[in-house]
Amino acid sequence: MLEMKVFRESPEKIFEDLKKRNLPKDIALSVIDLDNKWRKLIEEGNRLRAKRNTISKTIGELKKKGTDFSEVLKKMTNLKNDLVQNEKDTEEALNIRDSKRMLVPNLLESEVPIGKDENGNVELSKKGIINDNKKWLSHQDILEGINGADLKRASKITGRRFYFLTGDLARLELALINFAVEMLCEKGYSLTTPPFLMNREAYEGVVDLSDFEDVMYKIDEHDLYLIATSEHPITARFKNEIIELKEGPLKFAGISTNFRREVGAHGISDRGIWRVHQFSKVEQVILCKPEDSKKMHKEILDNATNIFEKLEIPYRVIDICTGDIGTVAARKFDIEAWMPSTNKWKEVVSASNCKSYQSVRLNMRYRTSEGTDFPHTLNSTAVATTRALAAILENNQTDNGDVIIPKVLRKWMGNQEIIKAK
RNA sequence: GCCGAGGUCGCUUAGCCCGGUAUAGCGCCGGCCUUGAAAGCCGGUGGGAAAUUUCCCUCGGGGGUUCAAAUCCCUCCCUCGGCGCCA
Repeated sequence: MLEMKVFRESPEKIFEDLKKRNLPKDIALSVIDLDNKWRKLIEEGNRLRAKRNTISKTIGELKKKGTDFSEVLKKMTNLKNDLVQNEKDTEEALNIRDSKRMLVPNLLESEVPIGKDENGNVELSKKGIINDNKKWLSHQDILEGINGADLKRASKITGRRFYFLTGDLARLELALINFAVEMLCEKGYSLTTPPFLMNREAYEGVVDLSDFEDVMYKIDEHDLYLIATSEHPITARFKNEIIELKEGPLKFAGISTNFRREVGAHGISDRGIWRVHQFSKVEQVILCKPEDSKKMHKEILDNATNIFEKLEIPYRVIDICTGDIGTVAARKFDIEAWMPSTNKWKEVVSASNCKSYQSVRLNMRYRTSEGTDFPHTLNSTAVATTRALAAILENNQTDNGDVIIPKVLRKWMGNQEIIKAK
């Protein structure tokens, strides 16, 4: 959510942005309107409380002297009724203001390409050799061939879009995690295993409200949600705190299993393990001063591209446009891996700079020489295992359906070089 | 899960029994002093609204009693110790 400062001091910035996103400016206008209403009520309430406090003090003094104070006490009755009403109105006004405020999306970086939908996204770079003169098997066919996953029985005991990873492929998943973790730890990221469940209040600080309907699984009797990414608990970790950034940005490598409902997601290319309800992921999370966030955004994107380069998977970097970027990010880059069976680039990484949008909602600040300010939060996939595995299976397949293990992963596979088809 | 002790400003802490402006130290910021620094001394160090000086809120969260609640009562959350259960 945006700071009230922006609504009060430079609302034109918000209007311009909403225009870029093709959204009406009514929501922002209603926030400004409700804010004025709230401020009037606060002022009124303060006046009433000031009066109450003086009367109360007088009573204390009269009582001490032993003088009768029943006259003064009478004044209090009406005052208290007014105050109760005022407090109710004030709370309601603030709630409505902030529920509207949460609907106003983040301010975009000026470089974000203008576009209606994902067709407006811009390719920034491309790496790797693409060979389309051979017959490529799909990752789901290879999975079957190498006995890498058991989707059928997973659906029997849990449901659609769940899986058992088995044998060498399960081991390859751990290798991917180890590879990404080692790389990030060497760069000073602090490895963090978060809770996999979060309560509603904390969760509201880090996601778009519609995610509660479409993305998160809820544990009903406990006010808990299964996390959709370790970014959520790691960012929310410092809710209502003043963090110390004097020694530079806080860098975390989060590792977790992630749970997603994927409501409304369909498509033939989503078969296999591409789009699933549960997957492991190593995530990068940064908390930094505003002046550092652009540099850090580049760093986490570079880390992610570095991983795919070392895995020798062809990829390209996409600059997400205004129509596709969503509510929270101010700038977002995706990395798409080449999937030869379908001749398509498909998303494997998303790297976002959320600026202060999350920290405002979380009431997380850092100390400056003048006081406190809201830090910027950034997040990026390092490696989401199921998608990276699918990309490896397709790109590293041999003519008879074996899979060559990427060189950088072999040390975690007992130096095994290949996964043989059965 | 049960019993006991706790939760006070960035950190530590007094105040709670017995209701009436939240105490002190550390840290941090600024100033004096200094060639520079440390020490020392002085001032400032939670949030909001209004504008130069004031008002309001803030003692884990919520509710109640009261003219008045950090303080009394209820309730929930969390931490520590003990017991129980347990990978």
